[in-house]
Amino acid sequence: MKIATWNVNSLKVRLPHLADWLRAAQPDVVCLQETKLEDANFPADALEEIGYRSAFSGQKTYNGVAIIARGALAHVAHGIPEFADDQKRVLSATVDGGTRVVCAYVPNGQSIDSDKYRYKLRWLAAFERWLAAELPRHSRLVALGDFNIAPEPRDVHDPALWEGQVLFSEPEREAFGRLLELGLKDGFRLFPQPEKSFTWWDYRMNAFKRKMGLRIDHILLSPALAERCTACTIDLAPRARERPSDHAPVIAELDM
DNA sequence: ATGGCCAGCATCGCTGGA
Repeated sequence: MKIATWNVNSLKVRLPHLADWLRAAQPDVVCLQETKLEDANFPADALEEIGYRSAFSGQKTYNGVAIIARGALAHVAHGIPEFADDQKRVLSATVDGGTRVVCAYVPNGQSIDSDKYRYKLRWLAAFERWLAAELPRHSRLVALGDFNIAPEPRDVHDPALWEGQVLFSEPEREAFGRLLELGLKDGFRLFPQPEKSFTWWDYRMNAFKRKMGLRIDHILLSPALAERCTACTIDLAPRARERPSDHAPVIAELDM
């Protein structure tokens, strides 16, 4: 099974990119973030035509998550229980007869002195508490999405420049570390990877061509799924296209 | 040295992203 995550930065604009990428990469399950579409406008029919069923949770202008899959999506659940939030950032579903998929769009945080940053840390604490409860219930669990956190210096093109900034501040990295302490494994780091492996590049400054990026999109695997993971890669092809999303998809292959 | 892009919503400028 191939499972992927991709922040598309507007599914309305990126639907042709997504359709092309689905044909090229042949994933079985894809988690999408920043769809920026109300549910009434979600392109479920277009995706159905190319072989994918959809579950989605969107809102106007901001946020929005979706899970698309070749097979059935069961037990679809919205949000983080016990964390009241109008922002559409979390969607869960069971695929492939028993793999629990948690699609997450972690708040950006804007800057470390902002209310949005405090919201990000509160959100991450609630997310951690919830996953701690979910893991014993689902031995095969994968939490994937745009985490808006670069976990380590090697995940940042210029760690000195980014030190203390939002996306790479110590409290955020500690919050990410606590997710790993639950037993989740960073799928990408299960394997040797090229240096300067990133998933997001600023639209400005020719950042993509200059390899000035961050690795902030992640696939976190429960121990049972980590054992079955045979590869995890970042696909740079969509980011190199005209009018790309600023994020690249990350894809994990699971032997099941 | 600075800031440089993009999407959406609603104009002819703003918010938010990361």
